[in-house]
Formats: sequence, structure tokens, C-alpha cells
Amino acid sequence: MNKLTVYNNLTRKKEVFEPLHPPTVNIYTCGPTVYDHSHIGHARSSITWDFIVRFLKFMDYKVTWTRNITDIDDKIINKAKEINIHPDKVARIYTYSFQEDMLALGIEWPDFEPRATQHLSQMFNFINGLIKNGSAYHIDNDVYFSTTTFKNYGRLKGQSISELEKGFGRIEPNPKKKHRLDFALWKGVKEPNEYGFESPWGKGRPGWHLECSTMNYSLFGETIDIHGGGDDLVFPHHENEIAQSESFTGKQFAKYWMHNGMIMVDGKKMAKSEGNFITIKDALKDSTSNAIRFFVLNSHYRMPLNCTREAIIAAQNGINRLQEALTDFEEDESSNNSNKNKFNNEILNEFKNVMLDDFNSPKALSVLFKLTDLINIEKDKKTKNELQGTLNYLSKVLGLNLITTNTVDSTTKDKILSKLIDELISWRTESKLKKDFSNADKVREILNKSKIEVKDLSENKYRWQIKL
RNA sequence: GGCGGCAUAGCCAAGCGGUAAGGCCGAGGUCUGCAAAACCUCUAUGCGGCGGUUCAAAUCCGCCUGCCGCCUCCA
Repeated sequence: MNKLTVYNNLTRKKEVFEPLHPPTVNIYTCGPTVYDHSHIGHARSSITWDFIVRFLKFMDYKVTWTRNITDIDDKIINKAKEINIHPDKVARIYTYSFQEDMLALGIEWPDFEPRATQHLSQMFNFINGLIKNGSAYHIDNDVYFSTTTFKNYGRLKGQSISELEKGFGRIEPNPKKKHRLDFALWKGVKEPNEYGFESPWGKGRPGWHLECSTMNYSLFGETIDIHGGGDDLVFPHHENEIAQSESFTGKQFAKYWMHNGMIMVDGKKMAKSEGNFITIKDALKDSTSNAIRFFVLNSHYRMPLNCTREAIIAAQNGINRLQEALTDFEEDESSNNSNKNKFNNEILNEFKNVMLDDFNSPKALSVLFKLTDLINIEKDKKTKNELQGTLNYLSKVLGLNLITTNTVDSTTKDKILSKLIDELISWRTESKLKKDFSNADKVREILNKSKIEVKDLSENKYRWQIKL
């Protein structure tokens, strides 16, 4: 059997995946900073780690997935000032919004979803350890990590410290730092009433990178198998995580570093200033979670991905074709158990083999379409059902949701339902105006059967409500 | 300015030295009360540009162009 290969950013090549303690796989991916609604870039990232975790489980690995929530950060504090709400509340509002989006996108819940503010005491331990072993220093109310003490600094980015220094633009170095590459572990407040937490170094807040190191250490210990995140986090975020963690433990932090590519909108970077910023909630308004996932899966996770209206429509049409192939599928009770014997083995292996090559989801989708073709020309009911079962099963490995929904997923169901109800009622109103009361009553009866009660108001206005 | 990534048909996209996957759209046909679905056929002599290596390059090398990402808190 072929082996799983993954592209490791640390070595810049594909490597055979060998977890530290098979079949256990511990994976940590960087979640959002919760200061605004999440956008389709977050969707891509989440879908990517979601299907990678699903595939690892499909390969019988025992996966534990952690995705953090950054709930303390300057962006959150700024947002709090802007809308005059306490920073903690801002974080909670957008944490909820993010989780709502994740559910809508069909992302599995991670096993752990730690938040920075809940790990302050562990952070203090971490910082103390780093100060004690000479990797960090305390100045005024700040604590900085001393990058020159870490010999591998720059390895992930692929540059030495002196090369990194050369790259500096016009940024004024912070005079408190011993070296301009040093970064904050703890940032003291500048004003006494500024938002912050008490610490051994005074009131302040943690540096951004620290939470990931600390929470990894708390949840997984010294070394994890996979650390993932967006491409934009390679430097400095992940570089700094490595520096902190490895200085603290003396062990390798993560064996494999994986990064997903960025998303563009109409060939340009997505930015509020460009006017092409798309939140997940917006995206779901005129497409479906299946379409968004298909769109993401259709390109390799490391590649940049261009989002266009046409591409989303194409994705939805692709989903429709896959769903069409399952219309007469009869799912028996045993479908939910993981007995792979009743599936088409040849296809199963083909799917597995393309995915083993660094999670080549575009090829995996092409296998699903090949399966669809086979289903559509199959005459024998039993064989067809087996093929359909295989399609259903494999689509779930990718996180697609092809049959539970009668072609409408739960996210879009509500709005389509509302539209349908309004259409029916306006048909009824038209009938009433034409004095075709029998038809009008018929419509009302249909709605009643669906537990919807229509109430006439004056001037042909109406309201409806659920009547159980 | 430094480092990294990407550039394949109208759109999205795979490809990792052996002669261009897949999906969407489009065209023609079969089937059909109509429509849809399904099925069959067609749709890049070409892979940003120019050179080079090789029997052979979208795939390797060099240069150029364009786009994307990153370059410590304060952004």
C-alpha cells in the first residue's frame, strides 16, 4: 500500500508521514482572532483542516484536533473602543459568530478549542521558564523573547537571522528590544486603565505567538505531529512559536508544518478597502455550504485560490450532479458503520491513493465524478446501490453532505423556505383578488398541513406563523 | 528593498521529464407530453514571454513580465 506523504514547510518537500506515536496524530491549527465576522479565507482554512482531519481518520489514525481562538489582541481592543463594548464581550460575540459559521459550513468540532485568556497562568509559567533559561528578558512591564539565543531562528522561513535583518524596511526598531528581531511575550499596558490582566510583570496582555505555544504544551505536551495554519502565518507567527516552544522544552515543537494557500477574489487580494471582502455569512446567502466546500476542495490546499461568482456557481452545479447520482440511493442502517467491505474497493483505493499524495482533493473529486458516471450508466440495482454507497461514503470523507438534505442544505433551507411560503401566499392573494376562493382556501390548507398558519390583515397584507 | 509562492481553455482547476485529469459553461444528438435529469459526441497542436539543458519540458535551468503572501507590539 502507498504511504501518505505531506508537504512539510520545515523541509520544503513532501515527506512520508510518520506520526510520533502511531496511530495517534495530534494536530493543532491556528484559528481566528475574534474581532469581526469570519471571511471566506477562514472558510478555506477551516475546510482544509477539516477534510485533512477527516481523511486521517479515514486512514484509521486516532486524531486529536485542536484549533485555538485568539480572544485577546489589539484588534479586539480597537474594535471594542470603536463600538464601545467591553473587549471580552467583543471576543465572545465573534467567537459565537465564528462557531456559527463553522457549523454552517459543516466543519467538525475540534476536540479542543482553547482560548488565550483561559491560559494565562500557563503562559506565566512559560514566560518564567524562558526568562530563567536566558531565552527571554524583562524590561519595564514588557517581556521579550531573545531571538539570537535560539540557533534555529528563521529555519521555517528559510532565512538566517542576518538575512532576516537585511529584509527590514523602514520600520523603526523598538528601543526596548535588545535585537530588532526580538518579539513580545508579554506587553505591559501603557495606561493604568487600559484593558489587561495582572501578571508577575505587571498589568498587560500576552504576545500573540505565546498562546499557541502554551496551549500546545498544555494539551499535547512537548511535540505535536502536525501544526497547520494559513500561509500568511509562516513568519513571524509560526517561526516565533517554534522559537518559544523549543527554547522552553528543548524538544522539537512540531514534526510537520503545513500551510494552506490564500484566497483571492476576482483575481485580487481580498480586502475591505478593495470592496471585495466576503464574509462567510455573505457567501452562504447566495450559495450553499456544499458549494463552498466543493469550491475549496477543487483546488489543492497549498495553491492560491481565486474566488469568482462563476466559480461558485460552477461548484454548485458540480454538487448538483453528484447529488443527482444519489437520488434513488437506498441507505441501509449499516451505512453508518465503518465496514468498508460493502463499498467498491477499486474506487475506494483510487480515492485513497490520490489523497495519500499530500491530500490531493481535486483528484479526489475527479474520482467522485468518475463514480458518478459509473452510477449513471449502471443498470443492475444492487451494483448501482453499492456504487452509490461508495459515493456517499467518500463524499463524507471530504466533508460533503450529499444526501441528507433533499438538495438544500440546512443553511439555505430557511431562506428558501421563507421564500416559498411567501410565494404560496402571494399566489393565494392573487386567487382571492380573482375571487377564486376555492383555490385560495386550497393554498391555505396546504400551508396548514405544513404547520403554517396564514392570517389575513387589511389591504391584502398578511402574516404567518408556525402553528404546531 | 529582502524572502517565499503562483501564472494551464470562456470560468475554476490537476499535472512534479515521456507527449494536456476533472468540474462548470457552450455546441450537436438520443430520450422525453413540456421541462429537468441522464446518456453519446465535440470543445487548449497548447500550458504568461524569451532563451537554454534533454532523444523528449507545462514539468529542469536562466532572464523578463504580472499577481499573491510575509518582513516583531504600536499597524
